[in-house]
Amino acid sequence: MTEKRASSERYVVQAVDRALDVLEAFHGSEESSLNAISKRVSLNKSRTFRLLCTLARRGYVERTHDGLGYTLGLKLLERAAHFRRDLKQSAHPYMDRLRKQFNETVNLAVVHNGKLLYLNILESSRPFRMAAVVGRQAPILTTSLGKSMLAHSSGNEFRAVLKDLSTLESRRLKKELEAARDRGYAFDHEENEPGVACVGAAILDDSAHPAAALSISGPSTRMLRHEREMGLALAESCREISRHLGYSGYDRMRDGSKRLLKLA
Amino acid sequence: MTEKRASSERYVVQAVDRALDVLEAFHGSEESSLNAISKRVSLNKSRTFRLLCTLARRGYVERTHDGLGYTLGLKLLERAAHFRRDLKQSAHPYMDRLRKQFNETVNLAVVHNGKLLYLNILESSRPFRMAAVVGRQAPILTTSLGKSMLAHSSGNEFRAVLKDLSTLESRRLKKELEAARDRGYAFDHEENEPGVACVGAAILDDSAHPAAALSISGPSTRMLRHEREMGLALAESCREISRHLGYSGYDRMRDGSKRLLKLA
DNA sequence: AATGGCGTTTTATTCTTTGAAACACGCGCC
DNA sequence: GGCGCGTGTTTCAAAGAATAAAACGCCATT
Repeated sequence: MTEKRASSERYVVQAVDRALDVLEAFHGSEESSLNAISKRVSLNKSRTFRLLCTLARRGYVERTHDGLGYTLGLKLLERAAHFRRDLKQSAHPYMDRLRKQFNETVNLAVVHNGKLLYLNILESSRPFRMAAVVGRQAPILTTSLGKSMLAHSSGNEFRAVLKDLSTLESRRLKKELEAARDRGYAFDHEENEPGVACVGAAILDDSAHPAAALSISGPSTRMLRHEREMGLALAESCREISRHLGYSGYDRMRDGSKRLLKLA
Repeated sequence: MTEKRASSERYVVQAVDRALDVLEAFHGSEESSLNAISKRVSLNKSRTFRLLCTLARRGYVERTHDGLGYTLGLKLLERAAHFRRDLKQSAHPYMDRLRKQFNETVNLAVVHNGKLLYLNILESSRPFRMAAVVGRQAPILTTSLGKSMLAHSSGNEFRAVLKDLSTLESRRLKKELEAARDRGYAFDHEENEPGVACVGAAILDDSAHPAAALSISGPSTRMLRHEREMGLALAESCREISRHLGYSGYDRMRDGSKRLLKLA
């Protein structure tokens, strides 16, 4: 097993890799004993013990008060708060305004590993509403978030997502995305969740690459009435967030940059 | 140096400890180059490189698309979501109801390392409102969250917090906490933030230990009018959350358990 | 063409990491 | 009381993983 695979495998330091195993051996928020963890990660007891000590000293795991168990530590929260902090901060006021304006759930997401990842969610105050969870993943193709970003993606990224679709489907999707791009926002009509509709728009970076997306989601019955209004508000918010993030604007997008989606 | 605790320095595995250094070398959400990180953690370039590779393969850091930088990875989010998950989930519906009822910001927090740690926050939809951040820390003594928990703490924990207060202050605080305990909720009248008032109640575990706390926070002008109403709603919610978490109830608290706060 | 910046790769040496077994402690059971 | 089994902790010599330094390739800038 000592072959030289992708350049990365040869450079992993084992102790760290095992430590991450340990860190990931915690599910939910239950506490586990040393032996349990040791068994779960298939490591020697003393080895596990040392790794746990190391992680515990840094706050990534914690010992329970009685000292007979370990749980995840708060250091993780602290670190996670830094993930895309600028984006979350910049987007927050706009998300807030959107939620207030329509009183529906507002979502911020990025694409990661070919999946959509929810970064922040401001929930509607209505009893019947969308209630997703930060950190959750969702498919790109069936969400307004994903589609709005895809509509601004490069040809390569676009094709990568499309390659496992039938000709018919991909043709339909191309048309939909073209329309979304021209319009400035995308839809999801109960494709992801029955009864739930979404409107989404992309936040673009300097080179017109989609960096993130904003969406409003809620029960179809309420959403359909305001789709256009929401779409315009979303697109406008995204433009401002983009500017707020230091991106020079959407000018480059119109001058035919090669980064632009080629639907040909 | 010569501590015998399990957390002793003798059991940390160095490679892991350095890896954590690397992980913590990321501030905000900016991307850093290998050299920059290497310098920041005072480690050899190749060592840093390997640690980064290891972390990157697991998703704890990510390479930027152009390959010239590293950022924090989403795995952190994923892991952090597990931290106190049961508590967050159990509390959410109650928090949601409270926010809807009063339309003020509702907070969930725990005590950690002698500090208050915000676990979840549902914001008011009003333009003028409290807007804290998950993961943020705050002092115990000046928040309704902290005080509500302290009011139910054991004598030891209580004294630990009080020990650096003047006699006069600690006497006043004792009285305040006694009142809070009898009442079931605590106040913060602009002690932490000027213009901001809070009402908080504690979630108790099986042995009447405070496990977490809920609070409502907002501009004094609005808050003062509804303090009592809010306090009662909070206390009731906390009782139910406690039950929902599988805690048998508050009975043991009244039978004079030694865990009870002794103000004598 | 030369320079300096970057990330990557190689190597021999070293010192960390490691497994196994023993230790200490508490608990329930005969 | 002694036994067995359950924890978490400690030790120590052996093994091999982690390491520093220097070389490499690559791309800008000059």
